[in-house]
Amino acid sequence: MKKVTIKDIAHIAGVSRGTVDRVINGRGNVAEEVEKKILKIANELGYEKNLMASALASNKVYKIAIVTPDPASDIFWAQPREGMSNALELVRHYGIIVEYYDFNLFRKDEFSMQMENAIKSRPDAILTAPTFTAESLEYLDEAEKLNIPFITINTEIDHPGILCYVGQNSHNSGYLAGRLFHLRLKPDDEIIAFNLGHTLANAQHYSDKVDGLKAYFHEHDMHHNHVFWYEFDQFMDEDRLKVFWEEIKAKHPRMKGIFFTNSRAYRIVKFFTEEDAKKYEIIGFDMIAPNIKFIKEDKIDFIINQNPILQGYTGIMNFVNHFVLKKEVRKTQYLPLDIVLKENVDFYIENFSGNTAVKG
Amino acid sequence: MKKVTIKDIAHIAGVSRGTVDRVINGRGNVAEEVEKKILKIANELGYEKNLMASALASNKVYKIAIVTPDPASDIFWAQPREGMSNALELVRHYGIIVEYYDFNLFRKDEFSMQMENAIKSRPDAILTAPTFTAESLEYLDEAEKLNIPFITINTEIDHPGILCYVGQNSHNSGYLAGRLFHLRLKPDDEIIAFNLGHTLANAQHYSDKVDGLKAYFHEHDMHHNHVFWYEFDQFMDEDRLKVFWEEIKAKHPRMKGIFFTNSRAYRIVKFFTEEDAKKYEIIGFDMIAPNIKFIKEDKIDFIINQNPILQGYTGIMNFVNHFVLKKEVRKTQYLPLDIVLKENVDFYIENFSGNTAVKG
DNA sequence: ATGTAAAATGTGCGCGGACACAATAAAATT
DNA sequence: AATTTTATTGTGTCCGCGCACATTTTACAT
Repeated sequence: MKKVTIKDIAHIAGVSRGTVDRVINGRGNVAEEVEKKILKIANELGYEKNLMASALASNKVYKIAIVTPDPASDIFWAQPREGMSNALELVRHYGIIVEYYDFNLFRKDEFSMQMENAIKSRPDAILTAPTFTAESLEYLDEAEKLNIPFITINTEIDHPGILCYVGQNSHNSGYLAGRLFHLRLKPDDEIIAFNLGHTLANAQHYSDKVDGLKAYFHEHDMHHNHVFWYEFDQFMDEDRLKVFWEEIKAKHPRMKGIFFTNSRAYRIVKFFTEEDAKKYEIIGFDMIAPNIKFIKEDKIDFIINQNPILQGYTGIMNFVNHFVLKKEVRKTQYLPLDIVLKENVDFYIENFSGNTAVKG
Repeated sequence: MKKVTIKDIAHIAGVSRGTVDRVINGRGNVAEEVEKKILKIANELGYEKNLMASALASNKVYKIAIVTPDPASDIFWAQPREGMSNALELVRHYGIIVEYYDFNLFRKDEFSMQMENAIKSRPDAILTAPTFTAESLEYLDEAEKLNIPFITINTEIDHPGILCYVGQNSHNSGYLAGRLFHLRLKPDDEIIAFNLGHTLANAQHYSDKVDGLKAYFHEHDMHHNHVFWYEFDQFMDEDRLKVFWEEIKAKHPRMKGIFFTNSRAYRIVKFFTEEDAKKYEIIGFDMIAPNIKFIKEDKIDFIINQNPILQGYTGIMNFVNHFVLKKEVRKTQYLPLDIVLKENVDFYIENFSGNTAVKG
């Protein structure tokens, strides 16, 4: 049961370590029949390369360039970062290093700049949240030529240069929201979907969610529950946002359910009166601090958790699996749609996922 | 930015590698002032031991003895096992091996036997599901003398020899069930809690869940929603179980919510008529195949997922963190209470957690 | 001062593999 | 057949650390 080494194989095959090494690592320059013999022996003995020794000897470092929004520009992005750190602590001994290229979530130019920097650094892979679809596709083209694969999280786009995507299925998360509303709504109750987002950013993502919501209503014959969709990109401006909210409220007296397509539920919920809080069913995304606060105060009813920490964690682990462990990696990896409410919110805060649960 | 090695430190401190080695690994026999100097230098340089080289040189293997129920005796236990395998693939190169000591979930004697075998094998730690509380405590005493820590999953018990617990908080999972019922019940609807379990096994676990449920009702003034609790240990006998179910059904015409304290909801749900399925709100635990089937057929409404795969995964990772990475490990690690319903069940099946999401 | 035990420090080798280079065998050229 | 060229195989060293053992220094007793 002792582990098999290259030396063992060399000995049995009657060749030197070097030759076995050439075969194992496909370096060529080995006579065909010898190669076959060695492969056969290695196979029979169940040879497995000792990754420790390999990493040590080769001194190779794998570099991941991480191009994600600066948490300072949008707090949500602190969580994927956390997941990445957790993963790294576990696997950095395999010789993995990362370089962060942060960009302001609302600045396309910064994204482009950082993406260029990232590519310029010639990493083994780029881990990114391709918030700006069109630009991302361009850089994907460029990186593909240089043979740099992309690992994408949070926003799903399609391109052959993408090694894998880790995140939620937007349509289904909206569909799930539909179900949650269904639990609580009466016929004729109206639903308002709010998209508090910058027009710059990828809208597909958000409209998919609303489509999913509508799909649920449609499939369940909830024709009397009308769904209205409003976009508002001045959400940073509190006064305007408040005016906007009051207008909607006045305009929709039958409004009952409110669906926020992203993490910014709290920006409107903060305007709620006591009556508002009682009256409306609120569903939003992401467990960022202000949302957590409101869910504990019963002002937000459900949060669909995108599991951002796991997104980051899994992103890194995908890299390790692909590059270090040479395992196949699933191209599309939809994370669970976690339903968070007041009664289980603490456990989603306390424990994240993957090895974070293990953190000291 | 080059990594610091023992040699670098030795050079700067003007001593040999051996001395530095002694200090770093606390092997003693070093003059006090020299030790201080070396520590200071190591600290300033940010020395970090190269785990690859260390593992390679020491040739040390860490052995974990895993004492969990045989999946053949209860299918639930296939999932923690899966999580363990996933974790192992990732970290086995650190020199970690496992030995499995399976026992039949319903046989205390097998548990004892396997626990003895496990201890006899002198592992570095034992990873176990301490289903039989009293016995577990005995073996914990024994193992503590031998300095073998326990990593526990799924069932929470208390003992100083326990390194950590990974699993759910039973009381809170019942409390959450209360909330889910609350979403759907009307005043005067009755709740029946079923405990289909062997009297052998640890009942505390289950009664905590029912207590949690009641606590929720109590705190929300749902005094008219009575909760009845029935135990039945002959659940393997279909005929008897059916009779039992019919009796309850006849006895409780106002029964509306049904709470199964463990994974065996499917055993009763299979008896449901179409009317039953429509009438009752069913909440159970664990995403095992038959339950998944029923949730897809709308016969089970909610499953609270214990995240067994993550339990296994985290169990192993705790070991790695403690023994290999020397990181502190949290003693109690409550996993999230995942709410699973028809609309998100697929994502809990497809992706498990941790690195399983990464599997090819 | 001398010998000896104890404390402190230094050195060499190996873990399993990567890689550069040396060495040999086979094929091609003149 | 002698000489190159090319294909194939073998060898030495290092990666960073752990550990056994050798060596040196210091403390202590006689």
